[in-house]
Amino acid sequence: MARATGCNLETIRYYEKIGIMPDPPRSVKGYRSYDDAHVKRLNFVMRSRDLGFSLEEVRGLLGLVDDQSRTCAEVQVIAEDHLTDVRAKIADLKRIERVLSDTVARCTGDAAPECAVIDALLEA
Amino acid sequence: MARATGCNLETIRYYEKIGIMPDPPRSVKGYRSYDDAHVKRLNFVMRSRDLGFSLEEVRGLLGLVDDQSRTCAEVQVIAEDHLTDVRAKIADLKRIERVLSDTVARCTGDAAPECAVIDALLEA
DNA sequence: CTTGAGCCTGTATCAACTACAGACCCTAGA
DNA sequence: TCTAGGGTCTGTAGTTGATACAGGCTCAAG
Repeated sequence: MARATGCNLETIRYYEKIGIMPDPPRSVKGYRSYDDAHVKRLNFVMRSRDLGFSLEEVRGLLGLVDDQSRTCAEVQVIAEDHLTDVRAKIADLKRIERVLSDTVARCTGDAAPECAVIDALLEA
Repeated sequence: MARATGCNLETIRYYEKIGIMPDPPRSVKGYRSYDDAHVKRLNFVMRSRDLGFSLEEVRGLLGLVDDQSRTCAEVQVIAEDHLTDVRAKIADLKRIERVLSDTVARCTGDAAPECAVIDALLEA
């Protein structure tokens, strides 16, 4: 399944341990054997993670997927909360980007000990 | 010093343990006593962290601050590397924001089990 | 004299993995 | 048949940047 999905082997076993993935059936010698349902579920997890959902959020989403009586509204709440987080992170990084690029732009980049970056970090 | 800087007490001691902050002199009873130089250094660390520098990067910057023969060029390299990281993170989050907001926009938000977000996560 | 606050050390916890160690097992080639 | 190499198994420790205790000492105010 690691090969099929591109997911790290250890990560799959980690997901199993924390209950994100179900315990798969085992061969006589104890080897895990996965089927299409497992692969599908892992892909769901990977796509969710790729969109920045935390494992707890993924757990919530999986619970809704498994539950036939789930509603679109329930999913929407999780997704919108996450979207809010993402937007806050972007705003924060943009602030950092602005400060940092402004400061670096004032660097001479030469062999002198005076440096705009150091000055900025030293001053309030 | 925690009050003076707004830094968490445990965090200051953590910085001391990992060598970011120097071991301060102690009173007879073992209480740490800090002076202006400590406060200044901690402020430097806090501002660096606020700009998203990792503690290892902060360590590097502090090394350069302490070193009289440091050059602007050396600092510039660290800052520009970090700026590249920050820009990459912004780009990544923007991609996520786009996908997520497009998908959430297709949510009906009603009590039906059909959900655009789940569909998007289930499909390749 | 007590009560509450502050400081001390040291260890455990968090997320989300990753990286081993040490033991099996299985297949292909000599 | 033997062996070399890869794969799998379990279980534990490490990563980053803190934060949260537990259990004990000290100190100032009332």
